[in-house]
Amino acid sequence: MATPGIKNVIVVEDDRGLREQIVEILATAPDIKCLGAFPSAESALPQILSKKPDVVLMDIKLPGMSGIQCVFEIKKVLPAMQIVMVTVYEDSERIFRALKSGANGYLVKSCPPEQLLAAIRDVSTGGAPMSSHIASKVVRHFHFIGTSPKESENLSPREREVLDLLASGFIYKEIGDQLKISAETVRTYVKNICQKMHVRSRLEAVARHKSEFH
Amino acid sequence: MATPGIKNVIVVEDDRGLREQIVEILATAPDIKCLGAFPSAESALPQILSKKPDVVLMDIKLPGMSGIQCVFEIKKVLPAMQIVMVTVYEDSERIFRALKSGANGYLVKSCPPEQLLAAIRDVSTGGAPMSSHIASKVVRHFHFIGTSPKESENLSPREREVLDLLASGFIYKEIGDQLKISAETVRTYVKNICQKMHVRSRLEAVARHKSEFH
DNA sequence: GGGGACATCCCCTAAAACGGGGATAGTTAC
DNA sequence: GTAACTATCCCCGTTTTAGGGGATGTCCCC
Repeated sequence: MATPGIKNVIVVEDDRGLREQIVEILATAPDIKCLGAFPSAESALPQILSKKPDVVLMDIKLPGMSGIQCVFEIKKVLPAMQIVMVTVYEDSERIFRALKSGANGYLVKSCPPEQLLAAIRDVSTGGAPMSSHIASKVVRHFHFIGTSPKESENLSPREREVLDLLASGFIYKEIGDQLKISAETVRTYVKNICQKMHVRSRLEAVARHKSEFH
Repeated sequence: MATPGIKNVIVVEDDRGLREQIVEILATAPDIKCLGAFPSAESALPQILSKKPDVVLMDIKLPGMSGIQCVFEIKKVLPAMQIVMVTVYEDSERIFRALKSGANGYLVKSCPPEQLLAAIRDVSTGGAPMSSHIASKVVRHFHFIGTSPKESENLSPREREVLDLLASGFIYKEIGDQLKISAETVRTYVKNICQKMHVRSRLEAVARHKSEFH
Protein backbone atom coordinates (compact mmCIF):
# COMPACT_ATOMS: atom_id res chain seq x y z
CA MET A 1 0.00 0.00 0.00
CA ALA A 2 1.29 3.39 -0.98
CA THR A 3 0.19 5.15 2.19
CA PRO A 4 0.51 2.69 5.03
CA GLY A 5 -2.84 1.61 6.38
CA ILE A 6 -4.77 3.21 3.55
CA LYS A 7 -6.58 0.68 1.39
CA ASN A 8 -7.15 1.68 -2.22
CA VAL A 9 -10.29 0.21 -3.68
CA ILE A 10 -11.88 -0.03 -7.11
CA VAL A 11 -15.54 -0.90 -7.54
CA VAL A 12 -17.08 -2.70 -10.51
CA GLU A 13 -20.87 -2.68 -10.48
CA ASP A 14 -23.23 -2.06 -13.34
CA ASP A 15 -26.20 -0.80 -11.34
CA ARG A 16 -25.64 2.92 -11.00
CA GLY A 17 -27.64 3.32 -7.79
CA LEU A 18 -25.83 0.54 -6.01
CA ARG A 19 -22.47 1.63 -7.34
CA GLU A 20 -22.89 5.14 -5.97
CA GLN A 21 -24.16 3.72 -2.73
CA ILE A 22 -21.04 1.60 -2.34
CA VAL A 23 -18.81 4.56 -3.14
CA GLU A 24 -20.57 6.55 -0.42
CA ILE A 25 -20.09 3.78 2.10
CA LEU A 26 -16.40 3.62 1.25
CA ALA A 27 -16.12 7.40 1.69
CA THR A 28 -17.20 7.10 5.31
CA ALA A 29 -14.12 5.07 6.18
CA PRO A 30 -10.97 7.10 6.82
CA ASP A 31 -8.69 4.17 6.03
CA ILE A 32 -10.27 3.38 2.68
CA LYS A 33 -9.91 5.31 -0.55
CA CYS A 34 -11.96 4.65 -3.62
CA LEU A 35 -9.82 4.99 -6.76
CA GLY A 36 -12.70 4.55 -9.12
CA ALA A 37 -16.04 2.92 -9.80
CA PHE A 38 -16.92 1.34 -13.14
CA PRO A 39 -20.06 -0.09 -14.68
CA SER A 40 -18.36 -2.82 -16.70
CA ALA A 41 -15.45 -5.23 -16.63
CA GLU A 42 -14.15 -3.88 -19.91
CA SER A 43 -13.90 -0.33 -18.62
CA ALA A 44 -12.52 -1.37 -15.23
CA LEU A 45 -9.92 -3.91 -16.28
CA PRO A 46 -7.28 -1.52 -17.70
CA GLN A 47 -7.69 0.80 -14.73
CA ILE A 48 -7.36 -2.06 -12.26
CA LEU A 49 -4.23 -3.31 -13.97
CA SER A 50 -2.61 0.11 -14.11
CA LYS A 51 -3.71 1.60 -10.77
CA LYS A 52 -3.22 -1.65 -8.89
CA PRO A 53 -5.68 -1.06 -6.05
CA ASP A 54 -5.35 -3.12 -2.89
CA VAL A 55 -8.86 -4.43 -3.18
CA VAL A 56 -11.43 -4.78 -5.95
CA LEU A 57 -15.14 -5.09 -5.26
CA MET A 58 -16.68 -6.95 -8.18
CA ASP A 59 -20.21 -7.67 -9.22
CA ILE A 60 -20.85 -10.98 -10.99
CA LYS A 61 -23.56 -10.02 -13.44
CA LEU A 62 -22.11 -7.38 -15.67
CA PRO A 63 -22.93 -6.37 -19.24
CA GLY A 64 -20.40 -7.97 -21.57
CA MET A 65 -17.57 -9.69 -19.77
CA SER A 66 -18.79 -11.32 -16.55
CA GLY A 67 -17.31 -10.53 -13.19
CA ILE A 68 -16.01 -14.06 -12.91
CA GLN A 69 -14.19 -13.80 -16.21
CA CYS A 70 -12.81 -10.45 -15.14
CA VAL A 71 -11.47 -11.92 -11.90
CA PHE A 72 -9.79 -14.58 -13.94
CA GLU A 73 -8.12 -12.00 -16.17
CA ILE A 74 -6.96 -9.91 -13.22
CA LYS A 75 -5.55 -12.91 -11.38
CA LYS A 76 -3.70 -14.04 -14.47
CA VAL A 77 -1.68 -10.83 -14.40
CA LEU A 78 -1.78 -9.89 -10.71
CA PRO A 79 -2.37 -13.01 -8.66
CA ALA A 80 -1.90 -11.13 -5.41
CA MET A 81 -4.69 -8.63 -6.07
CA GLN A 82 -7.46 -9.05 -3.49
CA ILE A 83 -10.90 -9.37 -5.02
CA VAL A 84 -14.21 -9.52 -3.21
CA MET A 85 -17.33 -10.50 -5.11
CA VAL A 86 -20.34 -8.41 -4.10
CA THR A 87 -23.38 -9.88 -5.71
CA VAL A 88 -26.95 -11.03 -5.39
CA TYR A 89 -26.19 -14.53 -6.56
CA GLU A 90 -26.19 -17.18 -3.88
CA ASP A 91 -26.29 -20.34 -5.95
CA SER A 92 -23.44 -22.75 -5.31
CA GLU A 93 -22.56 -22.94 -8.97
CA ARG A 94 -21.67 -19.25 -9.22
CA ILE A 95 -20.02 -19.14 -5.83
CA PHE A 96 -17.66 -21.95 -6.71
CA ARG A 97 -16.96 -20.60 -10.15
CA ALA A 98 -16.06 -17.25 -8.65
CA LEU A 99 -13.81 -18.81 -6.02
CA LYS A 100 -12.16 -21.04 -8.58
CA SER A 101 -11.43 -18.08 -10.77
CA GLY A 102 -9.61 -16.57 -7.83
CA ALA A 103 -12.00 -14.37 -5.86
CA ASN A 104 -10.79 -13.87 -2.29
CA GLY A 105 -14.12 -13.14 -0.68
CA TYR A 106 -17.80 -13.30 -1.43
CA LEU A 107 -20.43 -10.99 0.00
CA VAL A 108 -24.12 -10.77 -0.73
CA LYS A 109 -25.34 -7.33 -1.77
CA SER A 110 -27.72 -7.16 1.14
CA CYS A 111 -24.87 -7.09 3.64
CA PRO A 112 -24.70 -4.10 6.00
CA PRO A 113 -22.20 -1.28 5.30
CA GLU A 114 -20.01 -2.22 8.27
CA GLN A 115 -19.59 -5.72 6.89
CA LEU A 116 -18.51 -4.31 3.55
CA LEU A 117 -15.85 -2.17 5.20
CA ALA A 118 -14.79 -5.01 7.50
CA ALA A 119 -14.44 -7.24 4.47
CA ILE A 120 -12.10 -4.79 2.75
CA ARG A 121 -9.91 -4.61 5.85
CA ASP A 122 -10.05 -8.35 6.31
CA VAL A 123 -9.20 -9.25 2.74
CA SER A 124 -6.34 -6.77 2.56
CA THR A 125 -4.64 -8.57 5.46
CA GLY A 126 -5.01 -11.94 3.83
CA GLY A 127 -8.41 -12.94 5.16
CA ALA A 128 -11.31 -14.35 3.18
CA PRO A 129 -14.47 -12.46 4.06
CA MET A 130 -17.67 -14.30 3.29
CA SER A 131 -21.29 -13.73 4.16
CA SER A 132 -22.06 -16.48 6.65
CA HIS A 133 -24.60 -17.87 4.29
CA ILE A 134 -21.98 -18.24 1.60
CA ALA A 135 -19.43 -19.71 3.97
CA SER A 136 -21.83 -22.40 5.00
CA LYS A 137 -22.41 -23.36 1.38
CA VAL A 138 -18.71 -23.74 0.94
CA VAL A 139 -18.48 -25.86 4.07
CA ARG A 140 -21.37 -28.03 2.96
CA HIS A 141 -19.61 -28.59 -0.31
CA PHE A 142 -16.67 -30.05 1.56
CA HIS A 143 -18.92 -32.25 3.60
CA PHE A 144 -20.57 -33.43 0.43
CA ILE A 145 -17.39 -34.46 -1.30
CA GLY A 146 -16.24 -35.97 1.99
CA THR A 147 -19.19 -38.30 2.28
CA SER A 148 -19.74 -39.15 -1.36
CA PRO A 149 -19.33 -42.90 -1.65
CA LYS A 150 -15.79 -44.02 -2.33
CA GLU A 151 -15.71 -47.60 -3.49
CA SER A 152 -11.96 -47.47 -3.56
CA GLU A 153 -12.08 -47.09 0.24
CA ASN A 154 -12.78 -50.79 0.49
CA LEU A 155 -9.44 -51.58 -1.02
CA SER A 156 -6.58 -52.82 1.11
CA PRO A 157 -3.66 -50.40 1.50
CA ARG A 158 -1.58 -52.50 -0.83
CA GLU A 159 -4.29 -52.53 -3.45
CA ARG A 160 -4.61 -48.77 -3.25
CA GLU A 161 -0.89 -48.47 -3.70
CA VAL A 162 -1.10 -50.56 -6.85
CA LEU A 163 -4.06 -48.56 -8.10
CA ASP A 164 -2.18 -45.30 -7.63
CA LEU A 165 0.84 -46.54 -9.52
CA LEU A 166 -1.41 -47.88 -12.21
CA ALA A 167 -2.98 -44.44 -12.53
CA SER A 168 0.49 -42.98 -12.89
CA GLY A 169 0.94 -44.92 -16.10
CA PHE A 170 3.28 -47.68 -15.02
CA ILE A 171 3.01 -51.14 -16.46
CA TYR A 172 2.81 -54.22 -14.23
CA LYS A 173 6.50 -54.93 -14.50
CA GLU A 174 7.40 -51.42 -13.33
CA ILE A 175 4.88 -51.48 -10.51
CA GLY A 176 6.28 -54.81 -9.39
CA ASP A 177 9.79 -53.40 -9.35
CA GLN A 178 8.73 -50.40 -7.29
CA LEU A 179 6.82 -52.45 -4.76
CA LYS A 180 9.38 -55.25 -4.80
CA ILE A 181 6.83 -57.84 -5.84
CA SER A 182 6.41 -59.78 -9.04
CA ALA A 183 4.36 -58.54 -11.95
CA GLU A 184 2.13 -61.55 -11.41
CA THR A 185 1.25 -60.34 -7.95
CA VAL A 186 0.46 -56.94 -9.36
CA ARG A 187 -1.83 -58.66 -11.79
CA THR A 188 -3.59 -60.47 -9.00
CA TYR A 189 -4.13 -57.16 -7.22
CA VAL A 190 -5.56 -55.58 -10.31
CA LYS A 191 -7.97 -58.48 -10.69
CA ASN A 192 -9.10 -58.07 -7.09
CA ILE A 193 -9.36 -54.30 -7.40
CA CYS A 194 -11.64 -54.61 -10.41
CA GLN A 195 -13.80 -57.11 -8.59
CA LYS A 196 -14.09 -55.02 -5.46
CA MET A 197 -14.87 -51.84 -7.33
CA HIS A 198 -17.36 -53.59 -9.59
CA VAL A 199 -15.76 -52.39 -12.76
CA ARG A 200 -14.93 -54.19 -15.97
CA SER A 201 -11.43 -52.92 -16.47
CA ARG A 202 -8.52 -51.32 -14.75
CA LEU A 203 -9.18 -48.21 -16.80
CA GLU A 204 -12.57 -47.81 -15.23
CA ALA A 205 -11.09 -48.49 -11.80
CA VAL A 206 -8.54 -45.73 -12.28
CA ALA A 207 -11.18 -43.34 -13.56
CA ARG A 208 -13.44 -43.96 -10.56
CA HIS A 209 -10.59 -43.79 -8.14
CA LYS A 210 -9.48 -40.44 -9.44
CA SER A 211 -12.96 -38.99 -9.47
CA GLU A 212 -13.45 -39.85 -5.84
CA PHE A 213 -11.21 -37.34 -4.28
CA HIS A 214 -10.45 -33.73 -3.49
CA MET B 1 -33.53 -25.36 20.90
CA ALA B 2 -35.38 -26.24 24.10
CA THR B 3 -35.44 -22.71 25.46
CA PRO B 4 -35.72 -20.30 22.55
CA GLY B 5 -32.55 -18.36 22.02
CA ILE B 6 -30.51 -20.43 24.44
CA LYS B 7 -27.75 -22.37 22.77
CA ASN B 8 -26.69 -25.60 24.45
CA VAL B 9 -23.06 -26.42 23.96
CA ILE B 10 -20.77 -29.37 24.66
CA VAL B 11 -17.01 -28.99 24.68
CA VAL B 12 -14.49 -31.69 23.80
CA GLU B 13 -10.90 -30.72 24.61
CA ASP B 14 -8.21 -32.84 26.21
CA ASP B 15 -6.14 -30.03 27.70
CA ARG B 16 -7.66 -29.39 31.10
CA GLY B 17 -6.55 -25.78 31.37
CA LEU B 18 -7.95 -24.83 27.99
CA ARG B 19 -11.12 -26.81 28.59
CA GLU B 20 -11.88 -24.96 31.79
CA GLN B 21 -10.99 -21.70 30.14
CA ILE B 22 -13.50 -22.34 27.36
CA VAL B 23 -16.18 -23.29 29.88
CA GLU B 24 -15.57 -20.01 31.68
CA ILE B 25 -15.87 -18.03 28.49
CA LEU B 26 -19.15 -19.76 27.69
CA ALA B 27 -20.42 -18.97 31.20
CA THR B 28 -20.08 -15.27 30.52
CA ALA B 29 -22.69 -15.41 27.77
CA PRO B 30 -26.30 -15.32 28.95
CA ASP B 31 -27.59 -16.99 25.77
CA ILE B 32 -25.18 -19.93 25.93
CA LYS B 33 -25.34 -22.88 28.26
CA CYS B 34 -22.60 -25.45 28.58
CA LEU B 35 -24.03 -28.93 29.00
CA GLY B 36 -20.70 -30.56 29.58
CA ALA B 37 -16.99 -30.59 28.83
CA PHE B 38 -15.09 -33.78 28.09
CA PRO B 39 -11.44 -34.66 27.64
CA SER B 40 -11.94 -37.35 24.99
CA ALA B 41 -14.11 -38.27 22.04
CA GLU B 42 -14.99 -41.59 23.64
CA SER B 43 -16.38 -39.98 26.79
CA ALA B 44 -18.12 -37.17 24.91
CA LEU B 45 -19.74 -39.12 22.08
CA PRO B 46 -22.54 -40.86 24.06
CA GLN B 47 -23.33 -37.60 25.86
CA ILE B 48 -23.46 -35.66 22.63
CA LEU B 49 -25.77 -38.20 21.05
CA SER B 50 -28.11 -38.33 24.03
CA LYS B 51 -28.12 -34.68 25.13
CA LYS B 52 -28.20 -33.37 21.55
CA PRO B 53 -26.61 -29.97 22.17
CA ASP B 54 -27.07 -27.25 19.59
CA VAL B 55 -23.36 -26.83 19.10
CA VAL B 56 -20.26 -28.91 19.80
CA LEU B 57 -16.83 -27.38 20.18
CA MET B 58 -14.31 -30.02 19.22
CA ASP B 59 -10.56 -30.26 19.45
CA ILE B 60 -8.79 -32.21 16.70
CA LYS B 61 -5.92 -33.76 18.62
CA LEU B 62 -7.49 -35.99 21.26
CA PRO B 63 -6.21 -39.07 22.98
CA GLY B 64 -7.71 -42.16 21.33
CA MET B 65 -10.34 -41.29 18.74
CA SER B 66 -9.46 -38.10 16.89
CA GLY B 67 -11.78 -35.13 16.78
CA ILE B 68 -12.18 -35.58 13.04
CA GLN B 69 -13.27 -39.17 13.46
CA CYS B 70 -15.63 -38.09 16.22
CA VAL B 71 -17.23 -35.47 13.97
CA PHE B 72 -17.73 -38.17 11.40
CA GLU B 73 -19.48 -40.41 13.90
CA ILE B 74 -21.71 -37.61 15.16
CA LYS B 75 -22.69 -36.54 11.67
CA LYS B 76 -23.52 -40.10 10.71
CA VAL B 77 -26.24 -40.14 13.37
CA LEU B 78 -27.13 -36.47 13.64
CA PRO B 79 -26.23 -34.71 10.41
CA ALA B 80 -27.83 -31.47 11.58
CA MET B 81 -25.66 -31.13 14.68
CA GLN B 82 -23.49 -28.04 14.42
CA ILE B 83 -19.83 -28.69 15.11
CA VAL B 84 -17.05 -26.15 15.36
CA MET B 85 -13.46 -27.33 15.41
CA VAL B 86 -11.34 -25.38 17.88
CA THR B 87 -7.76 -26.37 17.39
CA VAL B 88 -4.16 -25.32 17.00
CA TYR B 89 -3.78 -27.03 13.65
CA GLU B 90 -3.71 -24.78 10.66
CA ASP B 91 -2.41 -27.11 8.02
CA SER B 92 -4.62 -27.47 4.97
CA GLU B 93 -4.62 -31.22 5.23
CA ARG B 94 -6.34 -31.26 8.62
CA ILE B 95 -8.63 -28.38 7.80
CA PHE B 96 -9.98 -30.12 4.74
CA ARG B 97 -10.26 -33.46 6.48
CA ALA B 98 -12.26 -31.85 9.26
CA LEU B 99 -14.55 -30.04 6.84
CA LYS B 100 -15.03 -33.17 4.77
CA SER B 101 -15.98 -35.13 7.85
CA GLY B 102 -18.72 -32.57 8.39
CA ALA B 103 -17.40 -29.82 10.69
CA ASN B 104 -19.41 -26.62 10.29
CA GLY B 105 -16.76 -24.18 11.43
CA TYR B 106 -13.09 -24.01 12.19
CA LEU B 107 -11.48 -21.71 14.74
CA VAL B 108 -7.90 -21.50 15.86
CA LYS B 109 -7.36 -21.79 19.59
CA SER B 110 -5.76 -18.39 19.75
CA CYS B 111 -9.00 -16.67 18.77
CA PRO B 112 -10.38 -14.09 21.21
CA PRO B 113 -13.28 -15.02 23.52
CA GLU B 114 -15.75 -12.82 21.64
CA GLN B 115 -14.99 -14.67 18.43
CA LEU B 116 -15.67 -17.98 20.12
CA LEU B 117 -19.07 -16.78 21.34
CA ALA B 118 -19.86 -15.17 18.00
CA ALA B 119 -19.01 -18.44 16.29
CA ILE B 120 -21.47 -20.37 18.44
CA ARG B 121 -24.22 -17.92 17.63
CA ASP B 122 -23.29 -17.88 13.97
CA VAL B 123 -23.12 -21.62 13.53
CA SER B 124 -26.39 -22.21 15.34
CA THR B 125 -28.16 -20.05 12.77
CA GLY B 126 -26.64 -21.93 9.87
CA GLY B 127 -23.44 -19.93 9.40
CA ALA B 128 -19.95 -21.30 8.99
CA PRO B 129 -17.61 -19.44 11.32
CA MET B 130 -13.97 -19.60 10.40
CA SER B 131 -10.87 -17.80 11.57
CA SER B 132 -10.00 -15.53 8.67
CA HIS B 133 -6.74 -17.36 8.28
CA ILE B 134 -8.58 -20.64 7.82
CA ALA B 135 -11.14 -19.15 5.47
CA SER B 136 -8.43 -17.88 3.21
CA LYS B 137 -6.88 -21.34 3.02
CA VAL B 138 -10.21 -22.71 1.93
CA VAL B 139 -10.55 -20.00 -0.67
CA ARG B 140 -7.05 -20.60 -1.95
CA HIS B 141 -7.89 -24.25 -2.32
CA PHE B 142 -10.69 -23.34 -4.69
CA HIS B 143 -8.46 -21.07 -6.64
CA PHE B 144 -5.93 -23.84 -6.87
CA ILE B 145 -8.31 -26.40 -8.27
CA GLY B 146 -9.73 -23.70 -10.55
CA THR B 147 -6.42 -22.87 -12.15
CA SER B 148 -4.72 -26.23 -12.09
CA PRO B 149 -3.77 -26.85 -15.67
CA LYS B 150 -6.26 -28.94 -17.57
CA GLU B 151 -4.30 -30.54 -20.33
CA SER B 152 -7.36 -32.41 -21.49
CA GLU B 153 -8.81 -29.02 -22.47
CA ASN B 154 -6.58 -29.07 -25.54
CA LEU B 155 -8.24 -32.18 -26.86
CA SER B 156 -10.62 -32.01 -29.75
CA PRO B 157 -14.27 -32.80 -28.95
CA ARG B 158 -13.96 -36.16 -30.61
CA GLU B 159 -10.86 -37.00 -28.65
CA ARG B 160 -12.56 -36.07 -25.41
CA GLU B 161 -15.44 -38.32 -26.36
CA VAL B 162 -13.06 -41.21 -26.85
CA LEU B 163 -11.30 -40.45 -23.59
CA ASP B 164 -14.57 -40.48 -21.69
CA LEU B 165 -15.61 -43.80 -23.13
CA LEU B 166 -12.18 -45.17 -22.41
CA ALA B 167 -12.58 -44.10 -18.79
CA SER B 168 -15.88 -45.92 -18.71
CA GLY B 169 -14.07 -49.18 -19.29
CA PHE B 170 -14.90 -49.87 -22.92
CA ILE B 171 -12.38 -51.50 -25.22
CA TYR B 172 -11.53 -50.00 -28.60
CA LYS B 173 -13.94 -52.22 -30.45
CA GLU B 174 -16.84 -51.14 -28.25
CA ILE B 175 -15.91 -47.49 -28.45
CA GLY B 176 -15.74 -47.79 -32.20
CA ASP B 177 -19.21 -49.30 -32.31
CA GLN B 178 -20.65 -46.55 -30.17
CA LEU B 179 -19.06 -43.76 -32.17
CA LYS B 180 -19.65 -45.55 -35.48
CA ILE B 181 -15.99 -45.56 -36.36
CA SER B 182 -13.49 -48.36 -36.64
CA ALA B 183 -11.41 -49.58 -33.72
CA GLU B 184 -8.37 -48.47 -35.69
CA THR B 185 -9.58 -44.91 -35.63
CA VAL B 186 -10.15 -45.15 -31.92
CA ARG B 187 -6.59 -46.32 -31.62
CA THR B 188 -5.36 -43.34 -33.56
CA TYR B 189 -7.28 -41.04 -31.22
CA VAL B 190 -5.77 -42.69 -28.20
CA LYS B 191 -2.30 -42.23 -29.62
CA ASN B 192 -2.98 -38.55 -30.22
CA ILE B 193 -4.54 -38.09 -26.80
CA CYS B 194 -1.48 -39.53 -25.10
CA GLN B 195 0.78 -37.28 -27.13
CA LYS B 196 -1.23 -34.15 -26.43
CA MET B 197 -1.49 -34.84 -22.72
CA HIS B 198 2.18 -35.77 -22.45
CA VAL B 199 1.51 -39.07 -20.77
CA ARG B 200 2.96 -42.49 -21.32
CA SER B 201 -0.23 -44.48 -21.37
CA ARG B 202 -3.97 -44.23 -21.75
CA LEU B 203 -4.27 -45.13 -18.08
CA GLU B 204 -2.39 -42.03 -17.08
CA ALA B 205 -4.46 -39.99 -19.51
CA VAL B 206 -7.68 -41.23 -17.94
CA ALA B 207 -6.35 -40.60 -14.42
CA ARG B 208 -5.38 -37.02 -15.27
CA HIS B 209 -8.58 -36.37 -17.09
CA LYS B 210 -10.65 -37.50 -14.14
CA SER B 211 -8.60 -35.58 -11.60
CA GLU B 212 -9.12 -32.34 -13.45
CA PHE B 213 -12.51 -31.46 -12.22
CA HIS B 214 -14.71 -30.50 -9.27
C1' DG C 1 -2.45 -22.51 -51.86
C1' DG C 2 0.28 -24.51 -48.42
C1' DG C 3 0.51 -25.58 -43.59
C1' DG C 4 -2.27 -27.17 -39.73
C1' DA C 5 -5.44 -29.19 -37.03
C1' DC C 6 -9.24 -32.65 -37.44
C1' DA C 7 -11.49 -37.04 -38.48
C1' DT C 8 -11.17 -41.17 -40.62
C1' DC C 9 -9.04 -45.68 -41.99
C1' DC C 10 -5.21 -49.40 -42.70
C1' DC C 11 -0.90 -52.66 -41.82
C1' DC C 12 2.60 -55.38 -39.15
C1' DT C 13 5.02 -56.98 -35.12
C1' DA C 14 5.74 -57.26 -30.42
C1' DA C 15 4.42 -56.29 -25.84
C1' DA C 16 1.11 -56.14 -22.36
C1' DA C 17 -3.04 -57.34 -20.25
C1' DC C 18 -7.03 -60.60 -19.52
C1' DG C 19 -9.55 -64.74 -18.04
C1' DG C 20 -9.50 -68.23 -15.22
C1' DG C 21 -7.71 -71.23 -13.05
C1' DG C 22 -4.39 -72.78 -8.51
C1' DA C 23 -1.27 -72.13 -4.38
C1' DT C 24 0.88 -70.83 0.29
C1' DA C 25 1.20 -68.30 4.48
C1' DG C 26 -0.04 -64.74 7.84
C1' DT C 27 -3.51 -62.03 10.42
C1' DT C 28 -7.57 -60.83 12.18
C1' DA C 29 -12.21 -61.88 13.78
C1' DC C 30 -16.11 -64.28 15.42
C1' DG D 1 -10.53 -73.06 15.22
C1' DT D 2 -12.03 -72.08 11.13
C1' DA D 3 -13.62 -68.74 8.10
C1' DA D 4 -12.34 -64.45 5.89
C1' DC D 5 -9.25 -61.38 4.32
C1' DT D 6 -4.65 -60.13 3.07
C1' DA D 7 -0.25 -60.57 0.54
C1' DT D 8 2.34 -63.13 -2.20
C1' DC D 9 3.46 -66.11 -6.36
C1' DC D 10 2.69 -69.20 -10.75
C1' DC D 11 0.80 -71.09 -15.53
C1' DC D 12 -1.66 -71.20 -20.05
C1' DG D 13 -3.94 -69.58 -23.94
C1' DT D 14 -6.36 -65.59 -25.90
C1' DT D 15 -7.35 -60.87 -26.55
C1' DT D 16 -6.15 -56.29 -26.47
C1' DT D 17 -2.78 -52.64 -26.78
C1' DA D 18 1.43 -50.40 -28.05
C1' DG D 19 4.82 -48.83 -31.38
C1' DG D 20 5.58 -47.04 -35.51
C1' DG D 21 4.73 -46.52 -39.61
C1' DG D 22 1.28 -44.57 -43.86
C1' DA D 23 -3.07 -42.74 -46.09
C1' DT D 24 -7.18 -39.62 -47.52
C1' DG D 25 -10.26 -35.85 -47.28
C1' DT D 26 -12.15 -31.64 -44.99
C1' DC D 27 -11.75 -27.41 -43.05
C1' DC D 28 -9.71 -23.11 -41.79
C1' DC D 29 -6.19 -19.65 -41.58
C1' DC D 30 -2.96 -16.42 -43.23
